[in-house]
Amino acid sequence: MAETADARWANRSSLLAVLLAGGRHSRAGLTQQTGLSAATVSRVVEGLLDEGLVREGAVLQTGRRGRQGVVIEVAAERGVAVGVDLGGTTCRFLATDLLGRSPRYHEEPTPRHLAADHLADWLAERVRALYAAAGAAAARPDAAAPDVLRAGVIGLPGAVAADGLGVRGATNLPQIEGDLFTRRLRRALEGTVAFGNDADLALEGELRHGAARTAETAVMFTVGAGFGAGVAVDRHIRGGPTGLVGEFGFLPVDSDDHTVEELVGAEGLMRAAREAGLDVATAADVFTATAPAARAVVERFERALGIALTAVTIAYEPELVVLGGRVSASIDTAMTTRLRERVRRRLPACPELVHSELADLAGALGAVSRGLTALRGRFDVAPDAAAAVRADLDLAALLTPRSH
Amino acid sequence: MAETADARWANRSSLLAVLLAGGRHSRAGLTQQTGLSAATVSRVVEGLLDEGLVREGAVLQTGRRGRQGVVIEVAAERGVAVGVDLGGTTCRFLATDLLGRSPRYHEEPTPRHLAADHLADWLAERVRALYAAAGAAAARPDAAAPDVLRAGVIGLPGAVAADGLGVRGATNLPQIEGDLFTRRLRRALEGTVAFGNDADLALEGELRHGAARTAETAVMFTVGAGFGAGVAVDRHIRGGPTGLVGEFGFLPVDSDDHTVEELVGAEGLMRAAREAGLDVATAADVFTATAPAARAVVERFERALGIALTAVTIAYEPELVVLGGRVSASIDTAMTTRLRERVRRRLPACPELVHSELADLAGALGAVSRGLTALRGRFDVAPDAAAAVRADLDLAALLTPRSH
DNA sequence: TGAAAATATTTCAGAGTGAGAGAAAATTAA
DNA sequence: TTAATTTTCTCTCACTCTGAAATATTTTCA
Repeated sequence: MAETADARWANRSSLLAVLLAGGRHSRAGLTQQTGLSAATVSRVVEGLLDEGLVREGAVLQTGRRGRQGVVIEVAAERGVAVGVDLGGTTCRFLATDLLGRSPRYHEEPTPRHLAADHLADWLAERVRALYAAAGAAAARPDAAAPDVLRAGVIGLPGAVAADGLGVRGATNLPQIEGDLFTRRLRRALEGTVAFGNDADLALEGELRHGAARTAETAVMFTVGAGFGAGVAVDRHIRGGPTGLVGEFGFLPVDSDDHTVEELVGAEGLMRAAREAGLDVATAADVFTATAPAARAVVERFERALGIALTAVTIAYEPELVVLGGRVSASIDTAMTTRLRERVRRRLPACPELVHSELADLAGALGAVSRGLTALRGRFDVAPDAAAAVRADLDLAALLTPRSH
Repeated sequence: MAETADARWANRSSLLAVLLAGGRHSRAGLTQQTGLSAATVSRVVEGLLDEGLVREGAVLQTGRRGRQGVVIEVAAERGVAVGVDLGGTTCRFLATDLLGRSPRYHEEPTPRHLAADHLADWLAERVRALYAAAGAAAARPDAAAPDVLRAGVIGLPGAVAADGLGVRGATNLPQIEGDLFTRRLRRALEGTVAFGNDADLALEGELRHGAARTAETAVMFTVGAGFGAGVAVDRHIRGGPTGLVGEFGFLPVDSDDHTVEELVGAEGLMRAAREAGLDVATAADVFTATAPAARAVVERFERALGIALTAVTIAYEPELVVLGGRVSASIDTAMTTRLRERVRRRLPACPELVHSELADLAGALGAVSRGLTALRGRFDVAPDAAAAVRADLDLAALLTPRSH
């Protein structure tokens, strides 16, 4: 199988991975970064210049004596990635170029009354607008418009099967069940289109740019209306054949067959509070209420969360469990300490418990990250070389000027 | 990084992987198997002949017209793997050559009264004897004795940390806790020495040669005195940093914080039976007893096992859960059917439930398989090429003449 | 006995790498 | 101002390795 041409491909791939990671390097710098010889770097860069994937930029001012290196920079406008977090109430869009720069963020209420086909069209229209905007911004007057690769990744509030199309368990947005919505969207958009579970993509975001950026194995609990979990093993998100992996909300916690979801999700929590005769408007109120009945509800919440934490510790022994979702704000340090004690009473080890760093942006960030991964693949970067690119977004540029 | 010499290495590696998989191939056959050109195969084989790793065997009688190919066969005597399943009561040894042939099986009672150092010496002595026997059997009178690579893999009734030395939770054989036993054994034996959890290695055996041979993701429940589980994701056994992964015995199943182990393991089962006033001698008797009290104990057993099954389905969504261990014989088809119904009531998917095919040999088989993997690595076969070798033992030769 | 067919080896052009020489460009110093 | 020095980049060359094709060898079939 191994021809000598494979060597060239491997070298191009590792060089491109370094370039896509975002630093400013001259050819000499690339020689150091890749471990290739100067001659090879020169030749491979020449090839990339011919492809138009890369261009010579400014001269690198080092201040040292000797000839100055010329910066080799990726033609970032050759790729656009759009990440979408399609929630039950809000839909978030994030677009970046191939280098994860020039972020454009946009959010609006999800038109949840629309049927599958119209919802897909609504979404496709907005993604297309972002593709166009990114293209216009990146257009360089001096060159004829080159091919632009596009990747869109859409996070959905439901389980996505291993085929990437079948959706199941989308109780918050039932019209996207099945593959009608996903297929229509895939047809409506050019370029790569992929779907993922929203909790999985939120974890992807935290894994690349947030609380889990240094973890090898991590779990993210999303405590919102319901309870979901994303699972990353060796920095790869796992979903399973039908997307069931991580749905610890289904786990029974007592002899009456109550599940984690019934005791931990906001809906279950509110119902329990009402049944206990409490007068609360939001899930957060249950945690701040002082009535003994409220304490009992919270105690059951804590117990169920402890069982979920025990289960994931046994299942994956992650370094880290990230807490995200609306309700997670009500989980204070005292409770995380108690939760960890609960686990340690049963098990010889317990993961760290931390809050999400990216909050409601985690999903869109994870989606766009995954889109960038797809783009790298389209540009023939080997997956293992691409995996070395840990942070692929210019996060600072994004988080400051967030246009609501 | 990629020099042109890497191509040669990759080709040698994939060719060796085909040869180690065990078929009888001429150079022409290898050309087909590897996709390499005839010239390359000839050259690489020449190199392997020089190394003494391979030799020309008989002429391949095809019956077709044309020149006959010469069989290229691995010099199987260049490597010996010994797998050990060190149980609380019985210690099983299995030795094979580099091709997984000429199996030698041996078992004797574990001298469980010996302290760590003496137990290590006792074990080392037996492994050395098997190394020697394999060497003697393979010695070819026509050649000077070449270097023989040795690999020993020892399965232990406890969790093995990611460093491969620290042992924890070995309640059945407490003297092997810590790293005294493992370090001494490693010093005492030449060649590679590795340790693994016995449940993990049993799964490794089933994964390569038994019930899980076609599964990508599988779990094995070992129901013996206690309850343990091995986990294989994408055909790789996962243990976690401290070896905790899969210890679903720790999972709580009811509001009284009873654990799966307490309700499912033989010890817990017997205690529950005695507390219920039942007169039973073995765990199997509990299942055959007709008294209502016995039925209740079995009912709780089934419920706890159902929760463990639910948990692993959520955690990994495996195709298959293999049942092994002494008590698993008491789990009949009616019960597995009920267990799967239980899970399906809660979850949208449920793995197959099957009994171990290798029974009490699974652990030793898994250990020797892992030893063979280590040997392949020592002979510079790339891990991904080696992974293509699914069945690496001559199982038929082994299972028939099992010398007790 | 000769033709056909299959296996293995040899030859040769092509593709790719790295070391090192050489050209170009910048700083430093006389 | 000019030469020396240093750094970047390119070019040349020797080397490795591959695959295609030609060749030699061995076997079956007519």
